[in-house]
Amino acid sequence: MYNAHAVYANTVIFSYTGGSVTVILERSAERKDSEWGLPTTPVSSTHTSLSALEDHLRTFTGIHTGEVTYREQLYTTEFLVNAQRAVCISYIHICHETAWHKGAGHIGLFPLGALPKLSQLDQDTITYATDRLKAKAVYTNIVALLLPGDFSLTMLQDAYEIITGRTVDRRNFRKKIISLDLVTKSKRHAGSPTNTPQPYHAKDVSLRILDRPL
Amino acid sequence: MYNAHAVYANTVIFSYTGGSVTVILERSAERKDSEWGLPTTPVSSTHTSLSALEDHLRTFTGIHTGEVTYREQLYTTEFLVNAQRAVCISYIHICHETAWHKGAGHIGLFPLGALPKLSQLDQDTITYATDRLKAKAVYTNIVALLLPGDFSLTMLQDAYEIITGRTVDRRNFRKKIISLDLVTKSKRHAGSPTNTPQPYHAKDVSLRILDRPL
DNA sequence: AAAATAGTGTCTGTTAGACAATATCCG
DNA sequence: CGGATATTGTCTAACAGACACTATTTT
Repeated sequence: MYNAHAVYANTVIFSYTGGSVTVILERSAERKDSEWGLPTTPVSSTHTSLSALEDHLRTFTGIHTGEVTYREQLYTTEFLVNAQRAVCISYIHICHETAWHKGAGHIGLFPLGALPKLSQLDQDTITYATDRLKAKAVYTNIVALLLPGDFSLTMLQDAYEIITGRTVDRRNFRKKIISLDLVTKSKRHAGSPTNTPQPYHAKDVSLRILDRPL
Repeated sequence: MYNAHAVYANTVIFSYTGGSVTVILERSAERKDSEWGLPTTPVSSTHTSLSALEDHLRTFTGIHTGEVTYREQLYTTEFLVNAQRAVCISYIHICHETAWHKGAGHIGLFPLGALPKLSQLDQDTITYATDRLKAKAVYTNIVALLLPGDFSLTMLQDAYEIITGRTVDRRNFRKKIISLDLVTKSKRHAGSPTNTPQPYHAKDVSLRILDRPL
């Protein structure tokens, strides 16, 4: 076939762990220019890029679909691999922080500010994904989707500030979050002291466009 | 090659003509389910999707790159054609209104509200592209990129209202356009009457994210 | 003279953003 | 009692949005 291309899929998986926005990377022996890289899979003719990626994430990285709170297609790049034309369809995944990162040694969890050496392509993909995340942090509820099920408003604000690079006033931030109806109070654990943060959970299960920006 | 796919590129070309937002479509004998469709080209192994698309637009639709004021990748879809896996990389183009639409009979210019029967895929692509355009109309200068070189603020507002579906107050709209520094006064034609609209042109040549939404 | 088009300013309600003090718990 | 954490309200400036009239030209 005169215009045959190899097809790959990869993804930038964001989560929020230990006070940082993190990306999941895979260690791969095949890579020559870098030890780590984005989770990537070839897309065979019997799969779509999404199903191939889901399979890969499940078996290789141990992420179940249920932990994914948001996903979108990012960009498709074209390049040469062994003098053969290829395309790579890239995605973003947003995950709750969960247990998967305690998994095998071939995956790693890296804060955005401390990424290892990566191929130029992976680097660009992460930069682009981060820009999108940053933009969406302002006019959607995406930050709430990144945090674990229960979180304090302070955590939410920290994540927001890290992602957007701005710092905002505590009171104004809380006022806005409440007025936009982004969160619901969770039950405090019985007998927990008053100066323990009030836990909240995201009101929405999926992405929501806000009436006004954060 | 076990994961070989055919690759195509297509695009939704927006312009603003005769008071409507329009899309350029091609007439094609190959299509079975519809007479018209988005400009589409196969991507051979010697081209990228973009260069293939540029070639196609130049030779088939008569659009020079200089008339394109904005372009972005939209989405990549995967589907079957003759039991063969294929992917299609879709783009948006934003063009000034120009002379190309007076061209050959195999292309047509259709207002968004009066599209002909299309394949489901093309229909979905246009819907998605329109949503993007609508969103960008509010927080970027994209509407100004759609209009011809010189335009009146009334034209700008008309285009904005058609794209977003809102209607806004004339004075408030003008105030905002001026305060956001989106336009510059063009010279009036000598001897044109006073109740002729003051012509403006877009201050920016390319997409700009606005400080605040329109 | 009537109709069409272009252009312009004020006022009010709401939101954004700056700002400081108090209560509880733990050691 | 001192230190750390969590929570809460007011005031001001800026922006969003509602609103009506005048000048010019054409028929």
